[in-house]
Amino acid sequence: MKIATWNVNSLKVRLDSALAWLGEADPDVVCLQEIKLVDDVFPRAPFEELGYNIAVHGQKTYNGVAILSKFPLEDIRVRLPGNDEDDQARYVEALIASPRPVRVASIYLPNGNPVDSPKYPYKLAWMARLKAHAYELLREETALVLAGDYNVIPAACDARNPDAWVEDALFRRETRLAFNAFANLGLTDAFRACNTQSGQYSFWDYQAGAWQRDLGIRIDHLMLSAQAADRLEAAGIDKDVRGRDKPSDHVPVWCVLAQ
DNA sequence: ATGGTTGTTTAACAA
Repeated sequence: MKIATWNVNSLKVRLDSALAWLGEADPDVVCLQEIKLVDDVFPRAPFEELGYNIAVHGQKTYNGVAILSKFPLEDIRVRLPGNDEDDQARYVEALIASPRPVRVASIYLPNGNPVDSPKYPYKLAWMARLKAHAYELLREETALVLAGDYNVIPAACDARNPDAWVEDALFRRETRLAFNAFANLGLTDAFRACNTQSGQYSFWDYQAGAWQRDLGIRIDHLMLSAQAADRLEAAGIDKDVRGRDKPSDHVPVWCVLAQ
């Protein structure tokens, strides 16, 4: 089973690109972030024609997440527990009802910049809620894939120029410690587990020629429970997508689980 | 380089 995650940065703008990539990559499950549209206008038909079922938690203008799956979607839940006042559409999970079921979440973790604004404590609080929810999900002791745009650079090897990011909300000490605390629940970074080379990124800023200069960072992750990691066969990044016409600033990241 | 670009929406804001 191939599971992918991709921050499309507006599904309206990226619809044709997304359909083209789906046709080539042929994933069984796709977690989308920053769809930037409400549920009612989600372009269901073209994805359904490719054989996908859809779970969506949309929002106007900002955020918005979805899961596409060639297997039936069951037990769909939206919103990350822990703060009923939080209206930002950043979380949807579902049980992928395949012969060997997998619970999958599509996550759009807050960016958190600038760090001296309320956005940074919101990010850290969101990470604490994610850790608490992951702890509950892991108690099921089943295959679990928490995939999405984490807005976290896990280590210096995940940035071309780590010095430029040390005070940034994506890489500062507090962020890395919070991410480590989450991962230390027992989650495996699928890409890290399958690839030893540094210099492999999932995001290049639109600004200042970041793509042309390969000033990338790796911030889109598939985090696997032990039961999922034991089935891990491959993982990769579809880097070439960044060089196409009208690209998202993120590219798809994927893993393959046995069956 | 207190810059640069893209998307939503149409003057900022988010990333």
